[in-house]
Amino acid sequence: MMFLFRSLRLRRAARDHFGWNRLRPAQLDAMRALLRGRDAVVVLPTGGGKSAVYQVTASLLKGPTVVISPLLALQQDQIANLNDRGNPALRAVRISSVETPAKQAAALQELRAGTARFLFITPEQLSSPERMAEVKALRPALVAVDEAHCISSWGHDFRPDYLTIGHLIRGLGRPPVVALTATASPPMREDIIARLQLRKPKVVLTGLDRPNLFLESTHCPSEDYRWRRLLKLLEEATPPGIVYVPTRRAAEELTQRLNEAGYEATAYHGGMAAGVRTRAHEAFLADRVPIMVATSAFGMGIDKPNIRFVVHMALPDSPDSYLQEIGRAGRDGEPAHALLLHRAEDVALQRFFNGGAPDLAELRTVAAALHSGPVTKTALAKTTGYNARKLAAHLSLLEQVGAVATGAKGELSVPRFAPLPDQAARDAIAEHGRYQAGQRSRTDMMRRFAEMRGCRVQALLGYFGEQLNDVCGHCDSCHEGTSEALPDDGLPYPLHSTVRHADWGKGMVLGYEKDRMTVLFDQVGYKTLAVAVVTAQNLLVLERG
DNA sequence: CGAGGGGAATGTAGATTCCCCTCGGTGCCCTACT
Repeated sequence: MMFLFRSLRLRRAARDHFGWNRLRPAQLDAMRALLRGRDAVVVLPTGGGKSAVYQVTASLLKGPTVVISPLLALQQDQIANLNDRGNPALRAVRISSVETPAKQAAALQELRAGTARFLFITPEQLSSPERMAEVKALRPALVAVDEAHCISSWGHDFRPDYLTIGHLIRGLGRPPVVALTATASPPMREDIIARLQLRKPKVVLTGLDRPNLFLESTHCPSEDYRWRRLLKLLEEATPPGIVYVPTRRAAEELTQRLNEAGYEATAYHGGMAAGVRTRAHEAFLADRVPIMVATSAFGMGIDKPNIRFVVHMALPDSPDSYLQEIGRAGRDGEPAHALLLHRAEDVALQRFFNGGAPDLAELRTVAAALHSGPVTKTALAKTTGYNARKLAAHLSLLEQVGAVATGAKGELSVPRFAPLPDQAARDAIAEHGRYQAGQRSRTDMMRRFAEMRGCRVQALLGYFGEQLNDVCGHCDSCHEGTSEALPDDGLPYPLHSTVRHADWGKGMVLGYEKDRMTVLFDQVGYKTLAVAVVTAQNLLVLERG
């Protein structure tokens, strides 16, 4: 009864406030869970109505909704989108470094008075205790964490405040939380749930297979071959399209080279002036840029229906990034081409980006400094002399090994049975090693995907823990006839079952393709194994639960 | 890890080869200066 009533209210709100006559079952499932006070994890492709999940729900709640979102430009779009509806009940405001203190105060006042319903904010803003207190006093009714994969992909080094969002939400009084993202492999979902400290969240997923995307991967023996293969695609394909390159310099150089060859191309990367970047982005959306040559900076929040091709001029760091990037093509459902041009040399750059190990002595210093009693991050930064980013990264590792705990107000203390500083530092290094092994294994999976001759969609879905028994029919392998459907005679180990390997420890069976299986191990990351070898030598032991 | 630039070595004139060094993605934020 309540089930129907909630669905009805949600449908009515979607129609009356937003003009949407239909909600997808996945959207409704997540919204109903949130209305009941449950947490939710929503994995939907961009353009698949992720924002609707928190927006429609928020319109039915008493208090304001806090939207934690990583990019100011993205926030701008979402705010404009809400405010352009001209509905005062949906008004959105923002607090960021862009707003003056007066504007920030005005935004808070509007939220208090109830004339604004949405507050857009970054994790960095919330990590200031004063800001936190102000937002808490608003008594938010819902927290939406947009682009939640940033927790996994950015938190560990680049934007460490992402790792503390769980604590921040606890500090806000712990209203229901919805995490939204376009892609999330099983370990990424687990990381999101653990980091946000979600409680038995409702997990909503939609299928990842996109039949209108043609997947192709070609090994390039030389840079010149890669260039000629790109030209061949550009002769055949219809713009607009995106060409992903690994470095800023490559973006500039390839753009120039294409222009000289008579193609209208524009560069986009994080090192460009903000104004130039915005104009390039807008021009692309308005169909005024046929070919966008970009680093990974280009993409998040791009919702353009008619992108006809996505080319990778180097191996991406992981299938996660790859799927996210090719997923920008063909949103309108019309055919689109995803071409991956890879060389063995590409892996070197990813190794570098994966970074080095943290400093043992520094970790020990931080661990020891914590023993002087409960401290704040600011105080710790002063006593250790480390900058906020380094400190946050160290603290996150130390927290994972139980050497530090974060209180409700963000104060740091040493738990009762914590390891001593020296041991804590060693444990933290080991923890970081496991993290890096996991990252490396993702790059290994990407390389295997690039080089394989079997059905690519089978392999890609296997990585994400989905099983496709039949061949996809829309990749190069399928067209060349080298794909094979899986036999129907049952799997030696059930999908998603827990197994144990003598050297690699515990792992989860993610999927099968042709004669191989993919397993994700806690300690060493992803591995693909020959099924025949595994069964003949009994390499994996099935565990319960 | 590997590409690419700069400079030295080679061995006798301008070019080739080699070695060493540096750089390489994603973006909040704040502060000091125009």
